[in-house]
Amino acid sequence: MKDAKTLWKACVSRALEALAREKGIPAEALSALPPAVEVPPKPELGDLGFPMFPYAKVLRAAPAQIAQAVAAALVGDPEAAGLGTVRTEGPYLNVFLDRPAVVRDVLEALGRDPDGYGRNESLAGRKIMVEFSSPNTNKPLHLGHLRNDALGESVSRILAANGAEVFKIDLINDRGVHICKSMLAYMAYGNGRTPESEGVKSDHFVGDYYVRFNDLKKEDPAAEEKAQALLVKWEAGDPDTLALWKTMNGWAEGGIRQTYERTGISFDKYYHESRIYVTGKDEVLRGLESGVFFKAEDGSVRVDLSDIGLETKVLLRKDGTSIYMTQDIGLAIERHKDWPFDQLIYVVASEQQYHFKVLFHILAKLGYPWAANLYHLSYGLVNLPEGRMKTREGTVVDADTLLDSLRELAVEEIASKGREDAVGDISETAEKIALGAVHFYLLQATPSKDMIFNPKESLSFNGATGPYIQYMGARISSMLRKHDSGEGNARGGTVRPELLAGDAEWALIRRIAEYPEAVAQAARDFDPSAVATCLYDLASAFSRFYHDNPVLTAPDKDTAASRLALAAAARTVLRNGLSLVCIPFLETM
RNA sequence: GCGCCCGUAGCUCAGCUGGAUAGAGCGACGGACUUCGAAUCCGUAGGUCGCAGGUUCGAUUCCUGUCGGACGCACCA
Repeated sequence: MKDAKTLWKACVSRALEALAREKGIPAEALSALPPAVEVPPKPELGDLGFPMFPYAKVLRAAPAQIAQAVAAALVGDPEAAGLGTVRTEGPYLNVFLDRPAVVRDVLEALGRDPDGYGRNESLAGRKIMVEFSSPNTNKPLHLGHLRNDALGESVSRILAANGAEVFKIDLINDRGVHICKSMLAYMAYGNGRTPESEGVKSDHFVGDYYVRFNDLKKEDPAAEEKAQALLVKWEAGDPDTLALWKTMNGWAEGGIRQTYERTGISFDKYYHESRIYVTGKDEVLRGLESGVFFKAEDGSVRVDLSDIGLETKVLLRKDGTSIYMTQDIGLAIERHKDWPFDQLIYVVASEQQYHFKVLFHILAKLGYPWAANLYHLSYGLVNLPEGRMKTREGTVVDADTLLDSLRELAVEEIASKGREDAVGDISETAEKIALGAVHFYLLQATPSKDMIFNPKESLSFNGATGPYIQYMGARISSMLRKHDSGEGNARGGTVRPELLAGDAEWALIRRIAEYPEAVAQAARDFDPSAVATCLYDLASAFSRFYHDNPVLTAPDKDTAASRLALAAAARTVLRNGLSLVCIPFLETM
């Protein structure tokens, strides 16, 4: 389709130039106006459309007249004649592609390299590091993390599908007052209990104590100060404090990693804040020497940000300790040494835009050439219909709990359809459906925008959902299984593209043909929704197609074989695409 | 106050670099299973694209202003 698009563009361009020459107008006048290709609003208007408005002034003619003249020229163009037919629609020049030819090309491309369909090499040789998730170790993952994780993992896979070499990293925030609060509450109420003794997932166990810190505050007004004091003890290396910290962090991180495994995300390297929080200090001191930073009257080291319209920013406290920004400066430099990336993408919520703006600017000021290739993939908050999730009010949607309830619903769904025997491992299948539901829900939206998560609605598996797409994949798989076991009429038939030229088939073929472009666009915009939307449209087109076109039961062998080939092609694209948006493909459900 | 993002059908969201009567899903209403699994399909109703200007042959899309909302503007992460 892409090829047809560019070919037609060239044909139209030639015809326009010829028209200009005829009128004695220099062809150069058109060079600033390359033909714009678009998709007509209705399929019966054609497959490609070229608006002729822009040429009215230069060619001194009405757009509709130009369209007619160009159409006439194209009829006589032998190259264009082989690509389809043209028709004018007022000021538009519309193209009807040669359907069998496109069908043949698409099926051939898929047959040649099924797994590679949709991949490209545009980012070949490029090393891209992606940081995402970056959890705190005082509580389990919640819905917001799921959006972050899904985005990070999906973008990583999409970039890899465009040829990039991707390195995924996770920064575990295992240090700070937040973890000290959990520790303090545990010291007060723990009594030696463990996740094992209580039968609670270990990160939830730690999170429960973080919540209980609120109780502690009521009992002990000095609780906040005690948490600060505990942090000081931690930094001083107090053995008892370190031991408890280690134990509780182990629980928290262990539980969090279980959730990663469950949701299918992974990392090439974990960084721990506790081990690197002092880095960056040397870098800042060096910047002070070279005059990039300055020492304020109170003794703190600061950076002047007036060149980007901001105030000054402290980088080292007057006591010489480092802050968040200092760490991130050091960390970026260290990471580039660890794995010399061409680009580093930080998947972090939009709340931190200021932070990254400043960080990138500082690194540029320090003279790191790669600073220009740092990118903050900023995503919006996930809110509830009632508003923002609040830990204090207990409205936070916990990731594990959400997945559990979705899985439970999927189990019920399987039972209500009497498919327990057909799906094999019910629990495993239900878990994959739950994942499909969550990931599609989170990735179909534009990353930068805040989104509302309606628990009730999101529990539906109907309509534009992950399970809908999975279902179409399962239905096609079912057909292919039947065919393999000898059922149906496709055996011995020949695949003939001209038998797939109907409107329903054509709509499906177009979606299949568009998929590679969606993968490319998703990489350009760091936006998986391009892929998610394409897959939904594809599944939907397949659903319409097979609803009124019998595949295996088509009376004629060749028709059955041809339709089956189309279905198999659709399945391949679904399989490839779903993996890019972290949705498990299901053979049966 | 300043910065940044967002305001499209009752709800949740699409709408690619400005282009042909603004699209989906959910919800509502009405249809389709002795036919490859109905987690499906088809139809109906529903929008002055927050508002006002501007640029353009043409603006949901670009610019300005304005109203409304979210998030930032720490020697917290």
